[in-house]
Amino acid sequence: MPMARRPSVSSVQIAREAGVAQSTVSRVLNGGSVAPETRRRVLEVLAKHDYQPNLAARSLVAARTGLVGVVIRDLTNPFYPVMVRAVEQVLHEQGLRLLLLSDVATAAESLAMLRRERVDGVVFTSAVREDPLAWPVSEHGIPVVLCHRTIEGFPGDQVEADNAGAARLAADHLLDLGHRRLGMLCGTAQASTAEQRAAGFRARLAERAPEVELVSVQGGYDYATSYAAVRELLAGPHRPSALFCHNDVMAHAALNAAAAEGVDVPGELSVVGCDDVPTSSWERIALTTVRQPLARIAEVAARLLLERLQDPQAPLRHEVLPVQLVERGTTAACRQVPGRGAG
Amino acid sequence: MPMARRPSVSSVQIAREAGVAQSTVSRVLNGGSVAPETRRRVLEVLAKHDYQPNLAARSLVAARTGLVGVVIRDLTNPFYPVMVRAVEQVLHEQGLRLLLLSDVATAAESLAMLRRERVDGVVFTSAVREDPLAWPVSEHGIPVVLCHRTIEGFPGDQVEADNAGAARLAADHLLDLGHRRLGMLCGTAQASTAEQRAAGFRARLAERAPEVELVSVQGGYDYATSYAAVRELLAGPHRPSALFCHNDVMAHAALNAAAAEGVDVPGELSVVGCDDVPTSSWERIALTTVRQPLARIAEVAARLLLERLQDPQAPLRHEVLPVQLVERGTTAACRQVPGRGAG
DNA sequence: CTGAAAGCGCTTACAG
DNA sequence: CTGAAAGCGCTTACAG
Repeated sequence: MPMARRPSVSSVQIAREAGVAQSTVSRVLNGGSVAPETRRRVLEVLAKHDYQPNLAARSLVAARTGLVGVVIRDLTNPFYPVMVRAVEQVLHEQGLRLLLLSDVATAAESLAMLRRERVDGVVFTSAVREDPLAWPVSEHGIPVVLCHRTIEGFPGDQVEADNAGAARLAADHLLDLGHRRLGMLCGTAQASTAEQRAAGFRARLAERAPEVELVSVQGGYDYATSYAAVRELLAGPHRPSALFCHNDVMAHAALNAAAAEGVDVPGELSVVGCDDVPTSSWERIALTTVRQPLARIAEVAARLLLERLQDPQAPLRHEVLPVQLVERGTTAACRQVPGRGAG
Repeated sequence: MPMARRPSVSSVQIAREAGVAQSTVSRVLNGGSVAPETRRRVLEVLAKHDYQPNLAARSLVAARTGLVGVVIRDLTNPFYPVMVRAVEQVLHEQGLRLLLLSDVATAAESLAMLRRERVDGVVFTSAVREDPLAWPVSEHGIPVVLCHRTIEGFPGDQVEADNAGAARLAADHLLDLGHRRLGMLCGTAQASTAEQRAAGFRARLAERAPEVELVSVQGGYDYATSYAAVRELLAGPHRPSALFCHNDVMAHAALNAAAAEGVDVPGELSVVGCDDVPTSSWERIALTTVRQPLARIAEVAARLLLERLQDPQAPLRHEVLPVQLVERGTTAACRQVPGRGAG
């Protein structure tokens, strides 16, 4: 038999036991001015009962709830834990709480929940251009920070990595290795990361090697989709000698698809990812990738939100964080004669 | 400039606009008896304002908050998302909300938070025998469900996989392949899963092949610890021909450690895991493992909690779910002559 | 079926 | 420095 529910003590009971008014208890709790002796007595009773204030009551009367919504759509992407931890850490230091919104609920349901909870603000990690949740949330006057993926003209603070720069690094790396038949595995169409990485990659190719062939396939930032797409690509007539993937999850899918098709990496195919999630450094994976400062991006996002709550009228901020190429085992010099035409 | 905060409408405003008492609004919201015409009128005003009740106010007056704590210590283990999703799904269907507790906070801080939030119940996924959080939470009269890891004699409902059975399947598989020098990479000492898997493995060996050598090393359910331990084991004088790992994360670490040491898997070393997380089926990993019904375990846990909230006095339940061996590429017949003595 | 009232546990002016 | 009081937005008996 489980234990019987034990009722919580309220500040009224604390006050009675300490022989003071309830408002005095509230004052010692929230740092109002209280005589040392009174404070001591109240603290004693507080400690005796291990008093914990009822957050619902506090939220009801205060203007704020101390709750911050964090929207993470794809829980299966391994950079998710990295981001959540970083955000959680910052919020936790400030005594704020985190309400996690995943894709279990629809956008409408999530909006309703954020409003019912009266969250003080929301951090989005996976917004798309016409985001069905970010826009309505903002229109309801709830402060929004876009983290990792951004939206031009959005009325909220934003942080992201230098995605175009990341794509340029990837392009340079593959070009330097002599690859001239390239493939690009693209992320979700409306995601800024995918758009910037695609544009950056294309721009760099046009700049350095306008003659290269580039075949783009859609992977939707999703393992299963990417896996199928890459198998098809590798089995088809336009097999590239190198593949730039818009994130690591898709790169992992590509690696596994190559294994399934009997295509040797990096012997017959070079693969570059983007993110550098923990899995990518595994010996069995050893993915060459462009590292984003994932934890840092999330941390900055949390801080931007905190500052926004302090000063709602401050001008909008937009931070862009640097990236860096991490060479590992999935890329190598092109073995075929450089030039046009598929093998 | 972000949008200005838009104040929420309250049920009092709705009542005024609909020309009824506030309690009537409350009744149409919560399904009390209301005349059809009155109801229609109220619903109209509700819809017009897209009214969302203030959950803090509701929690304050109702006996329950609708909040369920979910404790997940190791966010980096990839079965975490699988479990969270399953729990979230069930809670969401019932209109309950999830408060995620990770390891960012200490046990004391987590306890305080659960109490301040007045959660209706808590699901633990990573309890240990003398758990610093599960016991205090239960002693405070908050219903607890132990999910995945269990504690004998704990006053709460429990769900787990057949861990001893899992270990027996692993032992049989390795024994059938002719392995006689075995290694076991163990999980956290106080975790039921590690204890049961260790005991089950040992029992099965004693039963079928009392002559086998078994060397146990501690991996603490942690990638980094396991990686270092396995490298040391493989480089040392007692290298086993097969390794049973208490979970997949440790098995992945073992695979990568083997790669780092130049030990061929499965040629020189067979590896069996336990869990079957998504990563394990990747071609690059192809881990032979014992599958636990991860989502099912979490789902049952959520349901047990819901039933407990319905009937706090019902007798405690303890569910054990079946497991299954999944043979992939990391195990093979032992190439060395079976017998004693290291190579 | 419906309204007036009490009360959940707090914070915040407002007096003294 | 401290107490009495109002009020946050709801639900729940209690009358009619």
